[in-house]
Amino acid sequence: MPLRKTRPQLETPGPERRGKRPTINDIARLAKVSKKTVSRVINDSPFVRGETREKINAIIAELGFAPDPQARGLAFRRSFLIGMIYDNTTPQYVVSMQQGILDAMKGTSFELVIRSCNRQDPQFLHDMRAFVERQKLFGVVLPPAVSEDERLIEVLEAIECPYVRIASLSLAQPHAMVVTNDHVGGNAAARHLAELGHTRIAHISGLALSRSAHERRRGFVEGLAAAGLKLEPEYNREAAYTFEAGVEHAAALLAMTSRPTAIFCGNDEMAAGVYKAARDAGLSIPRDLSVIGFDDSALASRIYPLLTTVRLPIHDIGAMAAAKLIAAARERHDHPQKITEVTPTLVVRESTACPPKM
Amino acid sequence: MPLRKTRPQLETPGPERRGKRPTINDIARLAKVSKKTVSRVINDSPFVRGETREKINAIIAELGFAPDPQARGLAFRRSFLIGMIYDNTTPQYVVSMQQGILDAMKGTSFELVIRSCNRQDPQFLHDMRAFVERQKLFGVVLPPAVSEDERLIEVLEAIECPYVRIASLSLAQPHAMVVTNDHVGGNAAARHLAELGHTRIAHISGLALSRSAHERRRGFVEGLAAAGLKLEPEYNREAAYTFEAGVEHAAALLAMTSRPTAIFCGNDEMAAGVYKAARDAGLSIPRDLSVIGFDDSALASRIYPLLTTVRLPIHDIGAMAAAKLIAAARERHDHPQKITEVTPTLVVRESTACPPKM
DNA sequence: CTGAAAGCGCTTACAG
DNA sequence: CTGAAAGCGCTTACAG
Repeated sequence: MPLRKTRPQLETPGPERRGKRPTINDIARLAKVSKKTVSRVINDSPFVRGETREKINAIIAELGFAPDPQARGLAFRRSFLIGMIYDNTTPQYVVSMQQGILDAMKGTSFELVIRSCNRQDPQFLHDMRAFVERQKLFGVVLPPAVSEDERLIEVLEAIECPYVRIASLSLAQPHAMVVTNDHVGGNAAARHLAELGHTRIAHISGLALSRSAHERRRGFVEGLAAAGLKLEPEYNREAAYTFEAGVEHAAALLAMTSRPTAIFCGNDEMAAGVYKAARDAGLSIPRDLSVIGFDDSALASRIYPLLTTVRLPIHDIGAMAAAKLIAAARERHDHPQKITEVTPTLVVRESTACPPKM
Repeated sequence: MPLRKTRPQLETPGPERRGKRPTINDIARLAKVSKKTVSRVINDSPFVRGETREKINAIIAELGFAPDPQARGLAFRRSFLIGMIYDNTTPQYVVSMQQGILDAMKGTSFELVIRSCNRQDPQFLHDMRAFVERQKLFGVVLPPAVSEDERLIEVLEAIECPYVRIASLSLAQPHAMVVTNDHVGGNAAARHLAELGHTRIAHISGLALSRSAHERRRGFVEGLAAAGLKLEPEYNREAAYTFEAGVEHAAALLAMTSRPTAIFCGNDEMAAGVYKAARDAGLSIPRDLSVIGFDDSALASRIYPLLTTVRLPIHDIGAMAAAKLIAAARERHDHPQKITEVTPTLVVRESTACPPKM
């Protein structure tokens, strides 16, 4: 007498027992194949006969089967979660990037799990490591400024977690980078001001410990040089990427005997600060002072006059980063990916004009 | 001769075999208890002797053990992921709420997975169901406007996924709600304008299909009534929560023969639009026109003059919502939670003043 | 208060 | 091209 399995319940009810979601076993039974073969179909293995594959796919579609990501993850020793670790303080930047990542993940079995962080926190590295390791993240997307943290990168390397860094210049292997070429934006800002006829041109950059601040300034200086101009030291200011810093430094610049007729800011927030300082000084934008920002945040189209600024396609950058992570898995490290880069563009609005006649 | 297991590798190396993370088995072996007992300690079961518990906890701490969320989830038939499903278009709202949720989850084993959505999409319900069901979400946080979608709620109920709805009025059982009492903000705005002496007061609300729009207007009308004023039909306008809608409707209002001296807007974006319309009409804020917004977004402190607006503590609301989800699990539905509500406050800045002398 | 067995739903070697 | 066995790291009944 043949040995019978001791699970009579499984034999009676149909594939969808009591409204429960179907499992790989249900599919296998209905397709009269082993669950392993179903697994092969799920994972796009080439070692399945076309006919078999079609039959299985039909049943999968019919039952609306979707493999359990937890079970899959447990067996794979890796989850289907893509992390985004951010310390960027511009809400629109964060939301746009999230959306880009989400759009790139659409139709895949990946999900986006997010974490904000504070690099000053003594727990920072410990927390990030625990997060990534515990969740066995499939990969992480790192926007600036965390993307610049080499300590974090070391941790990720140590636990072998794939990552894509988004930064203003290349910091790593092409497959792990999206380069945003911020210097091109700085360059365009400089040329625009030079073309308008400005010569007394100032720059309020982000703190130079930030790569983006450095790159934006570098491009700006190059652009000025191309027009035969230079950034005078007294016109070159370094500050936090905040509204308040913008107010403060613009106030100082505008109080100079020979004040600048144009200011290029490291971001839009600072530019909004410049607007305030200009009002306080009784100066009109763009008649007395031209201003350029960086980011093209929503703010740029809400303040008056509308801000001329540099736009980076944050949404697309997020999408590209996620796509690289996903592609890396598919290509199995065979095809080392090409470098991915993106170039900012100048958006001319109302805050720039010819310098006032002296 | 006793039967020997055929896994010699496992017998030789110590608990931390080759840098791999320790498992519940390692802890059990070192503590000389069954893995079940370790499991009890992990899950705070009361049925463990204090002494045993301490010994196990010591070993857990020493090895830096953390249970695998995927394995736990698989066995629990439920993940440790909390979802946030949003369709709010204000980046700051989204980011603040995320941060609140993240802060509430700090120190727990939960993670935040996010999804944006479009309620108009025919796939909307299908996608959300697939998302929640497949990930076996521990629970979801629903900010407005998705929080108002009864179809989504039905889906969540059907698949027994806990949720917390954030809305301007109570839409569900207390344990599943954070009520933001938007009407109180509308009321405060009305009183403020009445106190300044305004009588020709207009309102540009969000579309009335949105509960928040309705509640804000309701409170506003009540506040006016308390001051013996009423919202004249021609001063009562309904529009999308956008900058452009603000411009358009304010332009219409300001073109009236008897134009209003004050406008209360459904949100800050619309208020920024009113600023533009006022400039276009050659009117000065607040001298000729007082404006009040709603949200206290970053924009409110960047536009000129600084916007008087109504503030809702979005970060805290997110934290409360997440806390409710987590608490619900702990209390095992025994203690039906009290209602959680939050009240907006008026932030008076520069955009409101006495009406112009006629 | 504690444990041995079975199972969650998948995948990895290892065979054929 | 396909499958039976063992395992991923945990928890749920069920016993004691």
